Amino acid sequence: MRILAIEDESDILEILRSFLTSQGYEVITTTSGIEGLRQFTEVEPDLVLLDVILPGKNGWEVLKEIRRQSDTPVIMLTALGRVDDKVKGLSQGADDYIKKPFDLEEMKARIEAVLRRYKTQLKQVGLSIDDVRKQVFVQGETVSLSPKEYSLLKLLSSKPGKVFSSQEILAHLWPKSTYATSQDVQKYAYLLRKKLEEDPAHPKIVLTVRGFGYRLAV
Amino acid sequence: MRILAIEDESDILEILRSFLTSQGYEVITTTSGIEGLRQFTEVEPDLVLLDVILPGKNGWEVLKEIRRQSDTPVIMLTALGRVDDKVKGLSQGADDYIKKPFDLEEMKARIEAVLRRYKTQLKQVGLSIDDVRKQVFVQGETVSLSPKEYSLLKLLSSKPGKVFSSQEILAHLWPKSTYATSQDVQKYAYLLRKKLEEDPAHPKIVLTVRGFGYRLAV
DNA sequence: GGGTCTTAAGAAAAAACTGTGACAACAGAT
DNA sequence: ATCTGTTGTCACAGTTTTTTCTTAAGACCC
Repeated sequence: MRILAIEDESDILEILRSFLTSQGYEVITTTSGIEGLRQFTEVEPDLVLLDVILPGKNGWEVLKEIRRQSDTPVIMLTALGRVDDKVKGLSQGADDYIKKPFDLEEMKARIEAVLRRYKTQLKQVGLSIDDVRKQVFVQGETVSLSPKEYSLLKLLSSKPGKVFSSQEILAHLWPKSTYATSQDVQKYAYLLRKKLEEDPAHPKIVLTVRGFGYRLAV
Repeated sequence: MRILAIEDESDILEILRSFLTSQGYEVITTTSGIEGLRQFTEVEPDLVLLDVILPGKNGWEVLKEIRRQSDTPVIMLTALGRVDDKVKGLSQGADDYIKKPFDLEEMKARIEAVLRRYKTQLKQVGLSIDDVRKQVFVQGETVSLSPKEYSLLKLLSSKPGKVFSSQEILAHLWPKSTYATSQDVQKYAYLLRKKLEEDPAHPKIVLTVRGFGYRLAV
């Protein structure tokens, strides 16, 4: 497990490095946002620890940029009491946040929790998604999906098990035009199944919840 | 989850609002006791945060009035050190109390604790509802419900024990059309029982309150 | 007994979903 | 620039499920 820590105060960075290394993680550290993004694409970490306050590009911008590329889990490091940070972070796609000064045991627990959440879910149906390469594997076999198919799968897998209503799906897959209907959603569910399922008539991955929407098996 | 906050200092009210909203609660705020009581009956919150010191009607009077109507959980907000307040509050039916100035994390924990206590009631009848997955379990067994059946159960379970009149149920299940009658409510109560109850003839979960409506067992 | 509620069955209508096909728009290759 | 295969959109037939509307017999409580 590789962790990228982006944090401008070098003593904190040192604490992080030594602690995480002792926990058996491979740690890459950097003190600036821009450098952090470069590192991110280069080392493809399994998790990012990201300080909100950074010189150059601040944490939010970095987070946004990371989210454009992948859904690698990100934990924000934020100053005490800034309630807004939590809101902002979670709404922008952070997976968790930790207040400074941090308790290392708590940090350990949160890191493990986030990684666990991220890993286990999809494994169970033999599905894995490489967001950087935009490739999807079912039982190890590569499946090639069209952009819309891919984003549907990505949406469903962002919260495996959660039922997404047609409305939610429409909003994500057709953000601009208002002319797409639930028919289109149905069609893409159908297309996804044709490509992912062993027996599309009895889906095991993309499940229908009649009257509510679709969800991924967990 | 809807929280009603009654507190006369508007900056504190703002902090409460932004924090609770960030935690995913729907927040209604008001600065006077009388207005608070009006809101209480109107919005039927799941929890009330109630300041002791209020203009007009003080917190104790408001609490007493609330208790006359329902057992919705109430957390009192009290000035530091007033030990008496704690005694008084708990004896008058408050569920918890928090000293000002408050630590938001502590508040979060107490709110969750109180709600959890209030919620566990469902567990006692072996019923659990996973709203994210739209799945319902009775004694651990999955039960599949139609949308209308589901929303009826959801409504009843939103306030276990509370009697919902046919009118209320109609308003929730058939928000648009005015053509549904109490017959339809009866039918869905019947359908729910058929799916949830071990012995539908002697319901243990969905109870009839003759002349008033239906309620969930607690 | 009279009013209210439960249980039951069934039919018609509406809604939701599946599975296909047609065609235009688009992108990459020649 | 044209060809070609892919993708997105629209449309539709056929199923299944759900909802609505009916009717009616029997239970229950005051």
